[in-house]
Amino acid sequence: MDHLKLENQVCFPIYTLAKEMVNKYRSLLEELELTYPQYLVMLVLWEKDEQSVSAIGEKLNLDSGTLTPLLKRLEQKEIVMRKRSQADERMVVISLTAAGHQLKTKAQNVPSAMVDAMSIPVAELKVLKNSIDKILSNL
Amino acid sequence: MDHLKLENQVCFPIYTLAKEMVNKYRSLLEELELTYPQYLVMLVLWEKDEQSVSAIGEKLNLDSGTLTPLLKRLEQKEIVMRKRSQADERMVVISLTAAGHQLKTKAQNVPSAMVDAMSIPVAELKVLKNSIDKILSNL
DNA sequence: CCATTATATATTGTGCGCAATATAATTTTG
DNA sequence: CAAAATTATATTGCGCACAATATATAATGG
Repeated sequence: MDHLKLENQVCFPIYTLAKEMVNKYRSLLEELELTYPQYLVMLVLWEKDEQSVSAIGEKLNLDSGTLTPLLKRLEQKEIVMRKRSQADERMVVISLTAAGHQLKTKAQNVPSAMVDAMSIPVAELKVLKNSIDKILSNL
Repeated sequence: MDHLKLENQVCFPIYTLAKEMVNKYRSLLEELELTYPQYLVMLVLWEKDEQSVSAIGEKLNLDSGTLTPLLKRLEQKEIVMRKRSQADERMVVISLTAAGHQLKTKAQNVPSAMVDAMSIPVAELKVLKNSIDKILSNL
């Protein structure tokens, strides 16, 4: 078997799926005026308000080079605020505005819409997630 | 269950895995001086030389906005050539240079190195690929 | 045959994603 | 306590990825 054939690649479908997912999210998140990475940041903040850039970055595996400009865009949309921590002036604490909190209501149906779009049995989805988590812990 | 919790997201692990894979490829492809998307284009050309931009794009699900500058970078590395088709002046035919052909030899061990890095049984990998293909056909 | 439509690639603009580096604040150490 | 090391964020630069648009060529239809 030719391991350099595209159809024999394992990573290509994963790469493609990730892109297609983000594309699907583009339409689902259009109403919220959020990109997928921005949506992920909002998920983190909806779970726990007031987190440092690095805390958000650890949860999403994103560095300041990605987050700083992204957070500034969320600030411009007036759904988050950025403020230097009093206790440690190096840190910037990100918090939700009222509009940022309210956006969560509008986001409620996004996850189910996405699972619907994938139209794959929940059981199979769990197996999939398991394998992915395993690979992730190895990489 | 709170569907907006990060840990309950299905797509986040896929998004993360795709990124980690590309990161892993970065080190594997360092010697070849290729990025992962560039490597994918080379896979397509190694399978069949002389293809139009759109033919490559269809196989990789990439449009000219992505491919045109990428192919120009491969041209600058002198591993591919870009030439307008005689038969149809709208098309640009991409072909491998001698160096581009030779690069295939150096790439031989990349796929196995990647599978090794993921360290997951081949059987499980096949199940994974199956599920992903199913989701992709739905999306 | 010429106007219309379709097709192929290129260009522009925006937003990641990450490496490398810079800057500033804090902590550690001698 | 002051110098050195660490930490947190910001900046710069590059390469995708994709929407929207532009441009040039080809195909089609009256």
